[in-house]
Amino acid sequence: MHSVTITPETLFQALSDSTRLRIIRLLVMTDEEICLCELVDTLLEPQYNLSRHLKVLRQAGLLTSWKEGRWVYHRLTENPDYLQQLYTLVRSLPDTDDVYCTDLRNFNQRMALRENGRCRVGVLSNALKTGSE
Amino acid sequence: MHSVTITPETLFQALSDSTRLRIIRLLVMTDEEICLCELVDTLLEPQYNLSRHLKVLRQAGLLTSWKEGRWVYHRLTENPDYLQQLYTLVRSLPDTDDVYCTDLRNFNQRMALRENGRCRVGVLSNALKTGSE
DNA sequence: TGCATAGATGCACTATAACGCAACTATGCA
DNA sequence: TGCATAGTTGCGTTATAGTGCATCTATGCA
Repeated sequence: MHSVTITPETLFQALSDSTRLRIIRLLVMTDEEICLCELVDTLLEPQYNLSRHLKVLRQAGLLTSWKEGRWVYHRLTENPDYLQQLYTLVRSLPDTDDVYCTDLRNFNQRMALRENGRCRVGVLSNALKTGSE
Repeated sequence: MHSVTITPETLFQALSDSTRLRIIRLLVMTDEEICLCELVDTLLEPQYNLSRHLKVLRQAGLLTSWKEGRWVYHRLTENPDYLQQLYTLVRSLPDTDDVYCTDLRNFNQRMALRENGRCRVGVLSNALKTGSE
C-alpha cells in the first residue's frame, strides 16, 4: 500500500488514449468494479487490446486490480488525494460524440447479467459479431 | 472566440510531456503571462524546443497567445469550464524533485527584469551557459 | 534602410506506443 | 485429470512524437 512515485506525466500519458479514457470515464461515472470480459462487451474492443490498456492504467496508478477465481476486477484507485480532483475533471468533460453515453448503455446491459454482483459469464459480444444473432 | 472541439485525449496528451507540464504548472502557480525568452531563462531549455511545446499547448486549447511587438505572450486559457478543474488538479500535484520549485525561483528572477510589467530583454541564459559570467 | 533579435518551422533521426496475431498461463468444472 | 475459458504477453509492424540543427520570418531601433 505504497505509491511508487508515479509522475504526473505518466498519469496524463495514461489518459491520452481514447480507449483508456473511455475506461476511466466509465468507472468514474458508475463507480463500479469491472472485469475484462465485461469491459470487452461494453467497449466492443479486442480483449487483448483492452487487457493492455488496463495494464497501462494500472501502472499509472489509476486502477487497482485483484483476482477472483478466473476473473480479474478493476476499479479506480482512491489515493493519492489529487486523483479525486482528476475524477471530478473527467466527470465534467464533454461527451461530444455520445461515446460515453453508448458505453454506459452497453455497460448496464452487460451488468444485468451479474449474479450476486459478480461476473459469471465471459465475453458475449464475440458471438454477436459473427452474426449468430 | 470559439473552441474548435478539442478532444479530452488531446488535452491529456498535451500534458503528458514533462517540459509542457513544467510550463503549465508555472502558469498555474503564478497566474502570469509569459513570453518565450522569459520561459527559456526559466526552464533552461532550448528556444526552438519550448517554442514547439508552446504550440502543442496552444493547439490543445490550454494556452492563449498574442503578439506585442517582437514578443509573444502566453497565458492559460479560461474556457471551457472544465479547464478550471484541470488547473486545480495541476496545482495539487506533488513536486517530488523540486522541479517546479526551482522553475519558480528562476521565473521570479527573470520577471524582476520586466519594465512596467512587460518583457524588455531577450534570452539571458545563453550567455550564462557559454561561461562568460 | 540595414542590422540585431524574438520567435517559428522544415528536415532528418530516434524513441516510443498502439495494434493484430498468436501463443501462453491460470483457474473452475465435468 | 483433462478441457474450456478468463486473462496476459511476446513478436513484428506501423504511426507518431520529441529533439537538434539550420533556416526563415517579423519587428524594433540605430
